[in-house]
Amino acid sequence: MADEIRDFYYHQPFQEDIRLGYNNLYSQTRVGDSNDSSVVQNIHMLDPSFMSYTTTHEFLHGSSSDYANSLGKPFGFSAPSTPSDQAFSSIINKDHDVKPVLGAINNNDVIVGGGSETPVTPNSSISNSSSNEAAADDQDSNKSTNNTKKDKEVKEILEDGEDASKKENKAKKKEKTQRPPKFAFMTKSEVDHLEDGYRWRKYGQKAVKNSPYPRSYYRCTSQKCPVKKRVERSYQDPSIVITTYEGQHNHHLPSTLRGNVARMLNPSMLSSPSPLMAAPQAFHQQLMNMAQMPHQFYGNNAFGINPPTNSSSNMYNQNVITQHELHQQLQFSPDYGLLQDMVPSMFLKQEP
DNA sequence: CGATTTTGACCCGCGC
DNA sequence: GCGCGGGTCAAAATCG
Repeated sequence: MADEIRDFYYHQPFQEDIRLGYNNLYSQTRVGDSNDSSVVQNIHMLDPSFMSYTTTHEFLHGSSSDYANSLGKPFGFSAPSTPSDQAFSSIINKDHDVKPVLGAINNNDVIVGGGSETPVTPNSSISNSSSNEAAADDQDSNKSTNNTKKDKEVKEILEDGEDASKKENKAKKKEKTQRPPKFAFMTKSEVDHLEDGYRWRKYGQKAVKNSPYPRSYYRCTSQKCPVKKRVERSYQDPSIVITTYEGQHNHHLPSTLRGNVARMLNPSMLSSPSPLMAAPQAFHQQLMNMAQMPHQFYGNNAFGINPPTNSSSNMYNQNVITQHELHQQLQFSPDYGLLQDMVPSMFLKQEP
């Protein structure tokens, strides 16, 4: 039940860990039954104003079926108390660029597994890509807006030695300054391509410079959906998968998949599957939506989160909103139904 | 047999 | 102009 999840967040006894001076929020989700913390999902909100976070999936028993067959239960919510480890993440700023950022992550990340947790440093494959992505976007937007036929037309004309169309093409590119939002995050997982509730078709794979691991390119299989994603494994920490989403889905989760994924991951919530638990990456998608409609979601600061002035402040109460208010705030969201399901209300703007 | 993946070719922008 | 790297295309191969 989505409400149960929200309530769970509100009432966590970790409120006092959200301290002034730390924008970093940190949530842990045990995706396993309460006695068997076989899988833990950690979500680090490295900086809410920049919409960045890192997820890690940890498999004690080392199989994705553990994840698939387990229950979803959030069991903690806190901020790192001592930034003792440095981790890399990517962020989307207000211009929708992906930029590398260094964030502090608590050593307590290592909840289970006990493996050697190597510090993750900025990944050149991502940080390098920020400059290239702009170019790729231009190229890409040109291609994606034209269909394949038109693409071929352009090709043929070019082969005929015409450069007028070339110029026209370039002009079009310049017009298209609007870039689709990107959202990159890191996931600790043995599985490269994580289930996120959507269906993807792989359309390319490239070797990544300085990395033994290739980068895969996926496109959402839903018709006319422009969303793409790249998946690559960090060469610095091969246990980490870096996923970059680009664009927004113009459709809901495939109904069959949505049900199946929810059932698979969370049998206890069969009656009201929660995409937040079932498909963590769909949750990221919703955050992207929020990035595109800041006025709907943000207060004075991102997520409407006001740092407590002292340890007794209750940021959760400050941000608790009623179902009615939630509806009012989100009814114009294109993905209202999903969003209502999966965004903990602490992320939502407080009603004045 | 349709859907998906694989993979080499190709395109494009950028830096030198 | 050229080479490099990232991203995409599309035919062939593979899968279910």
